[in-house]
Formats: sequence, structure tokens, C-alpha cells
Amino acid sequence: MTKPSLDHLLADLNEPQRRAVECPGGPLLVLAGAGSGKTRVLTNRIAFLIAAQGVKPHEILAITFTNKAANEMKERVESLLGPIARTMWVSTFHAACARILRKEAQQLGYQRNFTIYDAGDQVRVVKRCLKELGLDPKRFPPKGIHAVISSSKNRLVDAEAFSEMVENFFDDTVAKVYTLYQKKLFANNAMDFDDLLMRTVDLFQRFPDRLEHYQKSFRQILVDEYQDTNHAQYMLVNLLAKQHRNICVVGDDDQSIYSWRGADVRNILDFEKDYPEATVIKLEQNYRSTQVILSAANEVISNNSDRKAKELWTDLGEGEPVRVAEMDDEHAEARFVAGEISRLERDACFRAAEIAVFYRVNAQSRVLEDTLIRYGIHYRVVGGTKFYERAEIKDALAYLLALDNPSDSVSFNRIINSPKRGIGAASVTVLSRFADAEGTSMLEAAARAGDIADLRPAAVNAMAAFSATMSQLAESAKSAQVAEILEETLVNSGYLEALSAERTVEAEGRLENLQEFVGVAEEYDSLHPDGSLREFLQEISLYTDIDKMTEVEEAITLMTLHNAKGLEFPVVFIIGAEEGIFPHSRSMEEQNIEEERRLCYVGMTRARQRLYFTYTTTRNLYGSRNYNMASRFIGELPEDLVEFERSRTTHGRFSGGMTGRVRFDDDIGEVDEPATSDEPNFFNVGDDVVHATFGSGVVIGVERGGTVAVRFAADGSERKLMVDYAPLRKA
DNA sequence: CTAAACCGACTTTTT
DNA sequence: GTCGGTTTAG
Repeated sequence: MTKPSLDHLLADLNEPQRRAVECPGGPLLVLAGAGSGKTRVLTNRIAFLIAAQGVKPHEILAITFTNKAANEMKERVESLLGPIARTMWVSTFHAACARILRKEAQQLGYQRNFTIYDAGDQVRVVKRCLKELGLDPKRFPPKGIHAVISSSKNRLVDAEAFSEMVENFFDDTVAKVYTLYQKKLFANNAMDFDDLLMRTVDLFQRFPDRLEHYQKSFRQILVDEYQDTNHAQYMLVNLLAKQHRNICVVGDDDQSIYSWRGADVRNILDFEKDYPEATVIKLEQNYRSTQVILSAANEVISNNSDRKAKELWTDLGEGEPVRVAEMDDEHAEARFVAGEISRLERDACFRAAEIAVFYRVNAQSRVLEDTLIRYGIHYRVVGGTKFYERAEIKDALAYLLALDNPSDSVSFNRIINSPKRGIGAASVTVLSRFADAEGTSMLEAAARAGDIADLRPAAVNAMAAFSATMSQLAESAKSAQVAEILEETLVNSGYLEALSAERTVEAEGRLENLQEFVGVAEEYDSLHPDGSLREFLQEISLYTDIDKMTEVEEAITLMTLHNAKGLEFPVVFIIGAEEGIFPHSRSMEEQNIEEERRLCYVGMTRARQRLYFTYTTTRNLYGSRNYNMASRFIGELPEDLVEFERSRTTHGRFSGGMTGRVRFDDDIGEVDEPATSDEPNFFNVGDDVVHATFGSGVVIGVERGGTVAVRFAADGSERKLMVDYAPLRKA
């Protein structure tokens, strides 16, 4: 790869973009509106610094919020500069901190193989703390306590500082839990997500030479999505930038939607106060959406106070009006969306992959999914229950973590009786007490189960067997590749066998997930032939599903508005635009309307060509019926840019007989509704059916979501099957 | 110790 | 409506 010419790096940039790329150094604030080409500015700027300013790649620290964004940036810079770009630090805050902390672990008394606990693990530890302190989890909900601890860490308030500023009884209790919680993490040689940030700042403050070392080495620092940084992250970058003051932050205050996670818009709003000599550049030309969409979004967001004035514009042309549809209920809404999608694919030649539906809460996706299945529209859901949060994946992961870090008691507790080994809560408590008394890990204690007087013989045997399995696995883990270790673990632990023995549809799915996990490990092995289990775990622990979201199959995309940030689609539906849903009732209580409005702005500005809003007059959510008004955000749309329509429903018509084939054939979606009665994939209770594998049977139940329950003649087993996927037909 | 029954929570979640 | 956690019965 030859050096790119500077012209190449500056070509096709507009004036402000070019100024941002060329800015030689010093503090730089780029206010980048949605779709204004900020990623391009960021990558070209990095390349420019290296090619024209003589900055070495390893002197660059570029921070993004997702691994996906980091990888994309790395790739793009690499395509500009070639492999030397690989020595750059391009990563998330958490990954950068983990890297630093692994190197400096001894300074803080940690071992470098510390485990990183995710949110679920964290709550589990809090629960244990509550138990040990004899506190009632009803009065002190673990999740709530954890939230306080987490937000304290994000504000760099450690357990000690927290204890000193206690103001009431509740906080006093939290302080005790917080202190014990930290003690436990340390004993487990573990850190939680928030620790990664807080402890790195702590490291820098306690060991100035360490700070100086990193300050010196990072000559240029760039931070993306700066509006979403929390206090700890703010401190981190500002500490690191102190020496060279070459700090470039990019963001958009109008897209700050994570304040509830500790993000502080002040960080970006006050940048010019922090750095009075800062260069400020606004990117307002949008290369994504039609002018109608932008004008509508501008109008909505202008209802917010306390923002940096910004007005997006485009030369892509006016475009279609924003369409707003009122529907009777969530089913009609779903049918409207499905009908429009069919129409767009047929008449306007949009591909499924170009269409997305956004909603405020995950629970809204279910009805939509049911309907899409019935319409035969392929979809994929981003977010929701995440792959790495599924029980079986966490179990498998816990085995690997325990092999790598024997001190990790959270992982130990997870796997000691999974699969069932007859080691119940009582035995584990005894074991835990023994481990504490002896000052050893629980795994070590299990190996010495025979020495523990209070254990039942059966439990002793089970623990000895478990311990033997673990040491055998640890032994072979020394030389094997990750995928082999994983497979061996699943087999030798008996996990796979227990799952297979269940013979249920659920277990089937879990086995598939585990297979996929093995696939992930195989991919890692082939990508990193010299990798280790530890490095694999490191990568996995900071990984989320969104990272691997690629536009592969032809399917529409379903996700929450939060997950939509940073993405774009030619066609966007925002559903459930109702007071109480969006804006969400919780945010209204907390007076966070402005953040909801920013969320709306984010959603709208994802759309390239077509934008839809839908709302319903009545909605069933969480099992009860609600009557909502249209969202205030609908009212904030400029009338002349909107095309409004209402479902032409005759109210009160229901097709009777709840046999699982309830249909309302009375609204706009009607034209595209597939026929039900002669559908090949439609079954009623009592139908005789034949399955390719299981043989003949009878339908004993019809459920929502295109699922039928079938009892099979061969073995009398009852299975739930997806009619659209299962090889099932009427006899 | 395990399985069934029961109870209540439930916004969003880049790491 | 569903999940996860806790209680209770076997």
C-alpha cells in the first residue's frame, strides 16, 4: 500500500469537513449532525494526521462506543494507510481500559487474568452481599442497589467516598453493600464494567508515572459520540490529553440518549469551557435524508432548550411527505406496517434489507413479529435477549472463565450444579463457608471436599468428581485451541448430555445456541492461530450482538430506537407513537421529555427516503389495555410535511371463536393480508398432521406466533413447532 | 434435592 | 403475556 496522497484524503469533502480533517492539532470540537459524514471525517482525519503530520499510528488513541464502530474505523483507516494502521489504539473505552489494566494490574493488586463481570454477574454479586449482610432483598432490591453502585462508579465515587457522603438510611445500607461488593470482586480477581473505567482513572491518579507514560504515548486522542460520555470517561480522556492537548471530540448533543446510563451532555456542551482555545466546527450538511425528513426532524428537536443550535440541510431534494397513521390497536398497527412493507417492496422496489421498524420498548416487537410471520415477511430482531445473556451460553462461558480464573466464584456458583449434580444450595453454602475460612477459592475448596465435615457423602463425591473434571479440563486447556476446549468442556461436564436428555423444543434451541457458540470459538481460532483462551474470553466479555450485525439475508430489521443510533435505512417506521409509550411514562415522571425527544430525533434521522409514524388509540401492553393519546411528537411535526391517515375500521367488529385464527379484516392492511383458510401452513386443533422426522400426530393446540402443539403417535411426545419452519403438513 | 406452583415486575442498555 | 425468582410440596 502506497502512501495516500493528501488530495485523496481531502477529496469530496465539504468545507467544514475538510477543515476538521486538516486541523493540525489542539483541542477540536466537531459538532456533527446526523448523517453529516462524521465517520468519514474521523477516519480521514486519522489518516491525515499520520500521512501529513508525521504522527505515528501507535501515538493515536481513537475511542468509539461500540466494538463494531471500532472495527469499522480500523478497517477504513487500514484501507487508506495499509497494515501500519494496525498499531493504532482504536477501541471502546472499556476495551482500552481493560488493555491498560491488564498491563498495570499488579499496581492495583490484581492479577492480569482478572475476569470482567457483566450486568447479570454484577447483580448476582449484589445478591450474595445482601444475603451475607442479612438484608431483605424486598426492601433492598438488588437491581436498584446495583444501579446506585454503578452510577456511583460512573461518577468516580468509590465505596469509601460513598460511605462518607451517606445522607439517609437507604444510602447507608447501600454503602455497606458497595463496600462488601468491591471486596468480593477483588477476592474473585474480577472487575465489573464500571470498574474498568473507574480503576483506570484511579490508577492514573495514584501512579502519576503511569499517567505520564500514557500521556506521552498518546499524542493524538479522538473520541467519537462524545455526547454520550459519562464522568469517568470524561476524566479519562481529559487526563490523557492534558499533556499534548491534542484532543478531538466528535458528537451531537441532539443525539444524547443515554443520560440514564450516566452519560452527561455537559461534557460536550462545556468543551469550549474546558478548552478555551478550541476550534469548533459544525457539520450541518446531511448526506442521508430527504429535506422533508430533515425539516420535520429539525422542527421536532427545536422544542428542546439547552442545545447547540444546529440546522440540518441537504441537497438530496424534497422527497415524500412523512406519513402518520392512526390505528385502532397494536394488531391493526402491525397489519398496517406489514401491508405497507409488502406494498413498498412490490410498488416502490425497496428491498427488505432497506426497511426498518423502530419501537420504544422491546415488548412491542411480539405482536409485530406474529403479524410479519403471517404475512410471510422475513425479519430479524436486533437486541432483546442477547446471545451472550442466554442461560446456556452464560453457563458455557462460566466454565471457561472458571478454567481461566479459578478465583472467580460467580462462575463457580453458576456451574457447580449445572448440569444437576445433586449439589444444592445447602451444600454450596457449606463449601463457601469452608473456602472463606481457609482463604481459598471455591474450586480449591471443592477439591478438598473430603475435608469438609458438614457435607453429605453424596455431595462430597459429586464435588470431588466435579473438581476432577475441572482439573482435567484445565490441563488440556493448556495446549488445545479454544473451540476444542469448549467442546471438551461441554462434553466432559455432562452439560451437553443433560441438555440432550431433555428432549424438548427449548433444549433443542439451547443446543443450537451452544453449537453457534462453538462456531464463534472456531472463528476465533482461525482468526487468531496463536490466540489463547484468555484472549478469547477477553474479547467475548466486551462483545455484544450488535457488533456482528451485518446486512446479510433479505429481511427487514426490528429494533428499539436506542439500538437504531448510528444506523440508516431507506425506509423507517416508528411505531407506538403514543403518550405513555413514546414518550415513555417513566421518562415523563422523571421529567426527561427532552431526552425522549432526542430519541425521536435520532429515530427520524435514520430514514433516508420514507418515514412513517404509527400510533394506536388503544393498546394491550403487559397484559392490560391502555387508551393513549397520540404522542406529543406527532403534534410537533410540521403539518405541511405530513400525510395523515386513519384506519377505516368499523369499530367493534370481532371475528368470533378464539381458535387461534382470529382475524380483523377491516383496515388498510387488508389488501395485502394473506388468505388464512387456504394457507398451507395453517392448522386447527384436531388436524391430523405428518412431520418429516417425528411422523404422524395430531394438533393439540394452536398458539400465537405461528406455533402449534402436536402430539406424535410414535412416542406420544408433545412438541411445539413453528408452522413456518417445521417440516409439517396436514395428513 | 427437585419440580410445580405462585408471585410480581416490567424502559431504554454502546460496555 | 412472559420471565425469573421464590415458596411450597413431594
